[in-house]
Amino acid sequence: MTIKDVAAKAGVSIAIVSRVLNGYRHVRPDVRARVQAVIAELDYRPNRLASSFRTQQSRIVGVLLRQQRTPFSSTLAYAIEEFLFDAGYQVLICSTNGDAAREEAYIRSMLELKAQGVIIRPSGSTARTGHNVTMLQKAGIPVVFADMWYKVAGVSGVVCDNFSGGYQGIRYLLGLGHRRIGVIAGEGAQRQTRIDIGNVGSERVRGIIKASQDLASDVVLQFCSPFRTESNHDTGRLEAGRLLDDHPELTALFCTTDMLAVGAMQAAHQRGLVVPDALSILGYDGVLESAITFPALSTMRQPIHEMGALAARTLHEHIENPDAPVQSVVLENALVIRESTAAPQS
Amino acid sequence: MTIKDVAAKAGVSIAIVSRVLNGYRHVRPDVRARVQAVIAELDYRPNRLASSFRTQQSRIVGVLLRQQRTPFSSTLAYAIEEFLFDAGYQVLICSTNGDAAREEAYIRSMLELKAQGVIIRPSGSTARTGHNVTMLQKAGIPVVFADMWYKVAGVSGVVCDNFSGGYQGIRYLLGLGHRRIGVIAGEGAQRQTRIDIGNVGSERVRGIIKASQDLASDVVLQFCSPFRTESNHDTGRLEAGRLLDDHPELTALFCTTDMLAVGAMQAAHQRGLVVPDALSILGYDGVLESAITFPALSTMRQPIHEMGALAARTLHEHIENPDAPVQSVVLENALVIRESTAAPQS
DNA sequence: AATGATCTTGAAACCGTTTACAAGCAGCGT
DNA sequence: ACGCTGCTTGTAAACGGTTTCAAGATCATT
Repeated sequence: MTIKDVAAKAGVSIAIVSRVLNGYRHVRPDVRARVQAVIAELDYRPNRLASSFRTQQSRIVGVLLRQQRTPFSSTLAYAIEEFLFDAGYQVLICSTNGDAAREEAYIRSMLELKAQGVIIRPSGSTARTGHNVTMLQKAGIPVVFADMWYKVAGVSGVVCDNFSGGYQGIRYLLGLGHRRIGVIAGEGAQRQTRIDIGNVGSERVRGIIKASQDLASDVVLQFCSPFRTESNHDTGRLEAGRLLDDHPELTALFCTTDMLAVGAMQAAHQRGLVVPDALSILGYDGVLESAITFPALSTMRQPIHEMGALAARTLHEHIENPDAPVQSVVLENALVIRESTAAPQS
Repeated sequence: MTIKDVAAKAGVSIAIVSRVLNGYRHVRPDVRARVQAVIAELDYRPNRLASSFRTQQSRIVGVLLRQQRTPFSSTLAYAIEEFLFDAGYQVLICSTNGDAAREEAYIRSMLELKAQGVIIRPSGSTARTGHNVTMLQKAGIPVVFADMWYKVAGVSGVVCDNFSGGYQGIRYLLGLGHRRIGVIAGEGAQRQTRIDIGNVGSERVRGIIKASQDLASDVVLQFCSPFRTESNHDTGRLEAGRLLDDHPELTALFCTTDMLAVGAMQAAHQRGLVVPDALSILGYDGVLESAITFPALSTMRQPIHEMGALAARTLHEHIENPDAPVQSVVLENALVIRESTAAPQS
C-alpha cells in the first residue's frame, strides 16, 4: 500500500497526501481531515525507505564505541538513544571492540547509509580516530566526541573534567588526614599525554599530582606502573598488592577506575587490612551499583547519562543547523562518599 | 557522485556498473577491472538509501530490549550485533525501558523502516508482546525471541533451560550436604506461570522444587515472598535478611539472580555469618566478573553471548529463507563453582 | 559459413516519496 | 466585470540505484 492508494481513496492527488503526512500548510481543513481519516482507516504507514531516499535524509545517527559491555558504554549509549529517538532519529550502536577493520567497516557503513551524524567515544588510537573523523567530515556528517575530546579536529565534544576529578579526589583524601597515598592508574594513564588529545587516565593523574603539590607539602604519592592483565579488576588486585607490600606506610589508595578499586579491595582483604579502618580506598567512575562492594565504595562519579544526553543534544543541534558553533562542554564529576574511605587511624 | 559518474568515466552504462558493484556475472573481465579502477579512483560509494529503496531491503534488523544497562542486555546485544554486522546488516538496538508507548513507537519504526527482522527479549507483558509480534508478522518481518519464548506465536526462539538450571543448582547444594535451603526469587517468579509463556524466574523455581522432590526426602526449602524495591540488590539484601532472621537453621541460599545474591551476601555479612563457612550462597546468571564479590560468587552461568549469537543466526536464516522452519533452541546453563559455596559445617 | 547457444551490453522502466511549478479558484477592491 | 492576491490543488520531474528485456557480440558446433 502506497501513498497512491490513500490518494485514490480520499479522492485527492498524492501531493496532498504527502502534505498532510508532513503537516505542511496549504491544505484545506476538510480535505486534511478526510485524508487523515483514510490514512487511519487503511492503517497506512509511509515507506521510510522511499522518503529517506527522496530527501537524502536517513534520520539515522551512529554511535561508535570501543566496547559495548561495560556499564559506562551502555549507560552512554542508552542516554544517547533516549534523546535521539525522541528527536525522531534511529540510533545505530557500533561496537568496534577495538578492532580497526571493524571500525573502518562501520565508518563505511555510516557513509553509505548517509548517517546524519555520529557520536564517537574515541579509542586510544589518535591517528585512526582522526582519519575516521576526516572521512565523516568530508561527507558533511557532523561528529561529536564523548568522554574524550580530540582537540584538533574542530568537532564538538562533551567530556568530564578528569583533571578536576583527580584533584578533588586527592583533596578529599588529604582533608581526611591521609598523607601517604597510593595511586593506581589504569593502562595508558602514565603514557605521555599527546598535545592533541586529553587521555582520560592521564588527566586524572595530572589532577592528582597537581592537588598534592598545591594542598600539602608533606604528602607522599606512590604510583604503580601498571601492566595490563585481562581485566581491570585483576590489574587492581595485583597492583594494589605490590603497592601495599612495598609501602606498608600507605593509608589510602586512589584508583582511577572503580574496577581497579574493587581489585584493590580484594588485595587489602587478602592482607588482612580492614577497609576503611586500616586503608581507605577511593574509586573513580561511579559505575558500580551503590553497594555491590563491601564496604560500599567511595568514588568520583562521572555524570555518564548526562554526558550522553548532552552529546546527543549537541549532535542534534549540529544536524539541525550545520552552522552551529563547535562547542566543547566539560562536566564536573561529583564525589560520592560511601563507606570505603575514612580518616586514617592515628 | 552517483553511479552515472562512474559509468561515464568508465565508458559503460550504469547497468554495467551496478553489476560490477553487486558482483553479478555477465561482465567481461577487462570491463569489470576498468570499472573497479574507476570506482577506486573516484572513491565512489553506492548510496544505500537508493539501493535499499529500490530493492525494498533495508538491511536493518531491530533488537527490542527492556533495558539496555544491564550486563545481560548488553552482552546479548553485543553478540547479536557482532553476528549480524558480519552478515551485512545494521542492528538497531531499541531500549524500551518497559515503557509501552516507547515500545509501540519502536515497532512502528521497524515497520516504516522495513526492518528485515526483529529479535525481541520479551518483557513481562504477554499481551503487549503478542500484539507487537502480530504486527511484525503481518508485515512479513521475521521475529526471533531471546531469553524467553512465547510459545503461541509460531516464532523461533533461543532460551536457556531455566528449569534445568534451578534443578542443577539444588542438586549441587544437596550434594554438598545442605538440607535447609532458602530460595530467593525475584519479582514475578512466584506468579502463576501462564500456559503460553515460560517465565524465566518461575521456571527456575519449578526446577528448584522438582529437584528437591526428586533428590532428597529430608530437604526443607524456605521461599521468600519478594516485594520489589528499586534494585535487585536491595531486594536480595532485605529478603535474605528476613529469611535468615526467621529461619536461622538455613545453611544455604539459592538466589535466582546474581544481583539478589550480592544483596544476600551483604545480609549475611551484616549478621556476622561468614560465607561460605556459616552460609553458602549460590547465584544465577553469571553476569558478574568473576571476583567482584568477596568471596567470589558461585553461580549458574547462562551462555548469554551464545544465546545472542544463536538468536542472530536463527533470524538470519529466517531472513534468507522465509520458509525456514520455526525452531526453538534450548541452551544449557553451566554451574560455575567459586568461593561462596561449601559443605555446611556439621 | 551457417546455425544456435551463450555471453555481454545499454535503454528504459521502476521503486514511493517529495517538491517545483503552473493552474485553478475564491475573495477583494476598484 | 476586471485584475490582483493568496490560498489550494494536481501534474510531473526528480532522487540513485536495480532489473528486465531485447539486441548485439562472441563462441562452439556442424
